[in-house]
Amino acid sequence: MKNWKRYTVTAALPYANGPVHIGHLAGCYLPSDIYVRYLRANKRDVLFVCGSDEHGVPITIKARKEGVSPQQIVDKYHEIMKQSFVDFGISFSIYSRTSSKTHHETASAFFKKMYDEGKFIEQETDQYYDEEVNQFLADRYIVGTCPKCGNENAYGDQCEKCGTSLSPTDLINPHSTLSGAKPVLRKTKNWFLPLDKLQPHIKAYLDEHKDWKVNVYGQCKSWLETGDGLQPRSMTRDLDWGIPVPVAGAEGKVLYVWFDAPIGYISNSIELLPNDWEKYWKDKDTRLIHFIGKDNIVFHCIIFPAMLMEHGEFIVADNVPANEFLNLEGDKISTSRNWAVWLHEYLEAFKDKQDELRYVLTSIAPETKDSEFTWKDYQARVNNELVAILGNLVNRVMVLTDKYFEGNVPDTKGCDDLQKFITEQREKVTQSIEEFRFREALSEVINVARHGNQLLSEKEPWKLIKTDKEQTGVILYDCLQIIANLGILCEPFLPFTSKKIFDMLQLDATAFSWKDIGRQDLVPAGHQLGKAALLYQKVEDEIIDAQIAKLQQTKAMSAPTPEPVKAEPTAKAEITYDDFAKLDLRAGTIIAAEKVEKADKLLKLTVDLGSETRTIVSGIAAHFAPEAIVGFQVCVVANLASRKLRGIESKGMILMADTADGKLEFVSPKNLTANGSMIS
RNA sequence: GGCGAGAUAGCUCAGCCGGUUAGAGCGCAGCACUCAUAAUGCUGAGGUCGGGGAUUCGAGCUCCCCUCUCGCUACCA
Repeated sequence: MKNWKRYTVTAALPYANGPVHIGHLAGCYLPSDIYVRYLRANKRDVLFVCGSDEHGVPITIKARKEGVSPQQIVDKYHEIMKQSFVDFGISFSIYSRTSSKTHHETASAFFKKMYDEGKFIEQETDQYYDEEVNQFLADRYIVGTCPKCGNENAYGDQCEKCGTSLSPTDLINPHSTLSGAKPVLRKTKNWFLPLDKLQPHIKAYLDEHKDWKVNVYGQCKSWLETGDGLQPRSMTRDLDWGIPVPVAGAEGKVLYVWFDAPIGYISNSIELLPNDWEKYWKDKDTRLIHFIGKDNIVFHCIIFPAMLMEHGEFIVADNVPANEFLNLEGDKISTSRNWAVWLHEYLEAFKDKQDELRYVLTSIAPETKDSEFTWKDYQARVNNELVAILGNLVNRVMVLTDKYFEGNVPDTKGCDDLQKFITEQREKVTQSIEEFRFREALSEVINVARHGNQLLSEKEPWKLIKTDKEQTGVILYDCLQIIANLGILCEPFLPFTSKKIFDMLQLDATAFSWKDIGRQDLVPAGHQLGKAALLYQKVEDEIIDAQIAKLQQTKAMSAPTPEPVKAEPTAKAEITYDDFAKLDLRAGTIIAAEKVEKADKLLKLTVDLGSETRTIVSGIAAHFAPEAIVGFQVCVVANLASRKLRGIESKGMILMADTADGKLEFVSPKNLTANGSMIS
């Protein structure tokens, strides 16, 4: 194993369009914080960087919706997020933001250097454009009806109701959110990172890191091996919120948010250490580690490394321990649906109970697969593990020592068996943390407390005191050493608990490091202890019920959203009679239907139009079984330009009507008419 | 459709290179104890390892087929 001189640890930059929730904490910030605290306990040189990610389209949309500027949005959430991290003891060396001056300069210079060295390809592409406000539209600025679930407010890239990924062309009745106009395609110039050409480098890079977590390595391989492999990716966007592209002729364009955001790790390092940052980013003996959620894998394992390699001056990540997702009470966590436990709200209901949440989230962290947070489970883990095992051990030892020895550490020595045991536990925890298995590490910490309880049950000092005070002292001495050792051992996971333990023992926490774990003289003989105080309180049913009720209320409020009330389909622009007259609408009967191979949503229909039969491919497979629609008479747009779909030529279109419940229905003549009859 | 990950006890999850009786915690049952926040300790019951087939002396693990869940990605009125 390489002997690293220092560590640069990054935690994914949270997007500044909402507060931080338990999913963020479990997926990224707790693991990184545990790791960093562990490194610091080992006296390693470590820089822990994070900050708000404040550019990109969703923020501009949110700003528009709330009638404020994007800057106001990010200012608001930056403060909330920053405070949550402070409150939960996430020990960043710096938490800054991508709207900072330093970041603008850094990202701009980064791009400029690559541009000057010809690392980008200039390319014209067709983008959607809003002719009324004279602006290109990102996918998110285009709204229409989701073809899958009928949600009339689906975005051009995704329907948030049913989660389907979309492209703007998928939407029924697409319109610009800026003006309501129908978007048109227009040419625009952007700069692309030729990932296709860089693929060999990326592949070589990944090949050196087959030890990465299976979910991470597998995902990367999938990007390289799917289809034609990596594709060029645009690093600029037509948008007015972000970092201007520092190139002549690029007015009105900004850096792609995924280009600028990871550079934020570097910018924030510069902000903290203006004169000393380079060794954390350019020295081969620095170990760079990115903690992220699984949605960020491609950016941190492929695109950002590609950027760094092409730029040429920087080291790339040695590991990217991405977690999967945390679900909440049976559902995906969602900021927009308000299905989340927000950190700032948690602290209102559970004042000073940061470690309780840190404990539970670490215990159930989605390290290898998606996992689930439920309030009942939270209660059980806090009460049965934290309170009963750890809190109770500390309390009973303190009380016994106070009772039998007036709160003085008995004058004796510890036993070798105990030293051996704790040292072994330290090694287990160490190894688990080094391998990013924090769940396992934490459970070994608890096992130390468990061992203390076993010791007490076995030796029964409350009986022994009646006959042998000296031996009683030995037992309590050992238990006190266990507690002190736990103080160091639990610090990465439960920093607030650790502090309480050291306060109670009247010891200076900073005097100890990781290698002291195992020592039998952490609390010296004769030392006066502080007052016993409970580390944790039991969580009562009422508190939990209130939290569950709160979530149920959220669900009840968001459930009737398929309200077709205000679901007035947005009116399209007015057309003249001549426009209408251009349509050749005819009645036709479906005489055959079959599923199109290798396409989930397509049906190949054969339609009898009287004078001829047509093949029409229609994306309705999700709504109808092929055999069920044969014989239906439908309304056909007969003069629509033909188009190839999945290799089948489609000549015409079937008119469909959205129903109130989000399904589709054929528009049919009420009474059967001759196939081929005009409809007008 | 392609790709990736997953499915193991009632619940949450381990299970390294295929090797004897598949593990842990919680929950449940019983016993012990009373210093402790009715906390702790000990013991026990609970599993066709998603389904089917193959390779092997031997498969939770390898190979093939299938089902379901999550994610990425493609096609789509």
